[in-house]
Amino acid sequence: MSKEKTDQLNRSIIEFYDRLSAWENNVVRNKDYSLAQIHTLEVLGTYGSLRMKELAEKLGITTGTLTVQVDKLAKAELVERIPHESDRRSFLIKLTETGHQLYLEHDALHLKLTEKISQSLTETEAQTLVSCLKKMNADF
Amino acid sequence: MSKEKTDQLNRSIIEFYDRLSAWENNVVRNKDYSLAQIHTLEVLGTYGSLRMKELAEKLGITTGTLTVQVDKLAKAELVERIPHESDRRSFLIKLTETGHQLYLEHDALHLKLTEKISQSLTETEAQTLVSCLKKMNADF
DNA sequence: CTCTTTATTTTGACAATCAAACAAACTACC
DNA sequence: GGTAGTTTGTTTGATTGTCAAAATAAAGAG
Repeated sequence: MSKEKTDQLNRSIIEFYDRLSAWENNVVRNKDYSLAQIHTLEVLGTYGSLRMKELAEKLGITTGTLTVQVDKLAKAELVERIPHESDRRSFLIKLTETGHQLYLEHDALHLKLTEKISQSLTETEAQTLVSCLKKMNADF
Repeated sequence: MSKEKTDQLNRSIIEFYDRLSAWENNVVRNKDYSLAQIHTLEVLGTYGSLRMKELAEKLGITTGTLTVQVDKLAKAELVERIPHESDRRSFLIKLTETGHQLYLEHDALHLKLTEKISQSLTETEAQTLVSCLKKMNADF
């Protein structure tokens, strides 16, 4: 791909990321749970139960930070620590029923946003977009 | 678009956002400036000089938070407050030469990432992707 | 069995954030 | 003009999020 095209793609990605990021901030403000907490639920909902280390990696934070975050979420009964079956050093962090409910609520907002911003795409464009995103996610 | 396809698109977007977000966190950790600060420079570099309110909106934070952030950036001489020409309540927040330099440095990392994750896209796919992103950015 | 590596927690210090209250400047309407 | 209401940015006080480094505990290697 030409330098110029990559540059254009880069711009568009950054702008898209910025907008999504601002949207997340605003959606979460004045709610009962913070962005960091909702984001944690979001990742758990998306990827399923994860170990501390895996979860921290997906969130881009250290395990130290995550420990206190999970403490809070566990106290609020949104999440529970399940002892790992074969590694006694580890837990699986798992959404509780309530946590999963909250995740679904937040996800519904995402879905509404996705509907809104994809409205002007044609069927084929949307198709290609999904396949591009999947490829990119795989190459991260 | 079918419910199912929108849902698939939603999933892909969320996953893409999560990955990018974790990447940003990791790129910035152990550097001289925090994610919030780099993000501010990034937005200023992308959109040019902005007023406090506009900048806060693009960042998804309140103007109160931004005031202290801009104070720090101004102290580090990455940014300066230019009095607004027609509204004496306002400033334009503008990257200094050093600030712009730092923005370019960070942007280069983004570009490298974009190259990496777009490697397996065909020329046409990339073309469509850019046009999709642009449309979506416009409809946010 | 000892040493090293890995997973998680704890700690102490600092940074980011918000909501609410404020001051200054703008706008619109009489 | 003058005044009432709005907008813009700052300050304040409290809370939350974050990291690096050190501690703990288990797993794995030799």
